[in-house]
Amino acid sequence: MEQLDRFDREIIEIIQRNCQMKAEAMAEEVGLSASAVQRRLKRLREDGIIKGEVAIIDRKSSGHPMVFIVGMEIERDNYDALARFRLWAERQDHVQQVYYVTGQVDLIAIITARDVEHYDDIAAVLMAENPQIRRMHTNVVLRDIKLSLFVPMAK
Amino acid sequence: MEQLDRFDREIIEIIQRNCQMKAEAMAEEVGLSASAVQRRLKRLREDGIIKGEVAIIDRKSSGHPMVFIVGMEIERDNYDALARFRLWAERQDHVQQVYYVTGQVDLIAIITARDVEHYDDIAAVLMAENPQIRRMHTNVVLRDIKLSLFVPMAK
DNA sequence: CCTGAAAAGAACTTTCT
DNA sequence: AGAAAGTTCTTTTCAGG
Repeated sequence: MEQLDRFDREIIEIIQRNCQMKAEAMAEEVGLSASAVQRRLKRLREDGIIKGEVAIIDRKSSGHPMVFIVGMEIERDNYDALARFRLWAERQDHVQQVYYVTGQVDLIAIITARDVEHYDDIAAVLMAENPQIRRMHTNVVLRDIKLSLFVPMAK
Repeated sequence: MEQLDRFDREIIEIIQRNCQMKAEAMAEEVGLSASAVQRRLKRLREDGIIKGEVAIIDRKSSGHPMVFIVGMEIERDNYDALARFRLWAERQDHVQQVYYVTGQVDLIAIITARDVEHYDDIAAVLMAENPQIRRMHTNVVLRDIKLSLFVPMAK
């Protein structure tokens, strides 16, 4: 797993915006042949630099239009509280993102739900199945302002 | 834009996990022919139910390995503060996600950066260019526990 | 080792039933 | 909707920096 050159970095920025773009179109943008772009994409996938390629869907069409951002406090003396929560969260489709953070709370999660009652059910299950979680502070999302997982490439 | 049937919903769940999966493989999973799956994918894209298809990359390889979750308070008497912040955020590659929320803060943003100094620079520019932002509360992400934009499809 | 170009293979799109 | 023909894209191969 070596250094990424200018071409790799440009390809990574492009594919983070649209991973269905044809190799030939990318080739034109970065100044390589289509074969060279394909070879680099294959290597970036194998090396785990490209971790996955996914569709972003319209939440309103999904039947789970609501989003909640939840701060949680965990028991610090519980050594593997984090690892166990990770295993739990990984299996919950409603739990979109979880971050372990510094600050007032220990964990911040982004959770989708059908409606507020549904979120209340999810929160109850979360507390019941994760006794290491002491408290939850919920923010209701009223509107998405920006939504991506894009990461810029350092020059 | 009509109702989604069982096949559409299954296809949407699959493509949210892996949008490079071949139509034939999806067809086998859902119980349709490859042509039928392709036709449905085309329609889902045209109707905006599939909003985009993007690569998820390893942040550590990007040169912007750090993440900050930022709560912000805005001036409520400023009528179009939200709209103006949206336009600003849309242009900032470091600003990955922004949500307008209820609660202690008005906006929650997820921001990537090279390191803490870089984040400090970004925060300074944010405050300078968005006078409608009154205060920022920053959480440093120590570890990703789960990371996706997956939304489950209601049954 | 990595490129570009051409051949071979695979996938997608269109047409027809 | 499925199947087959037609088209486009990707993968492999090969010659050359």
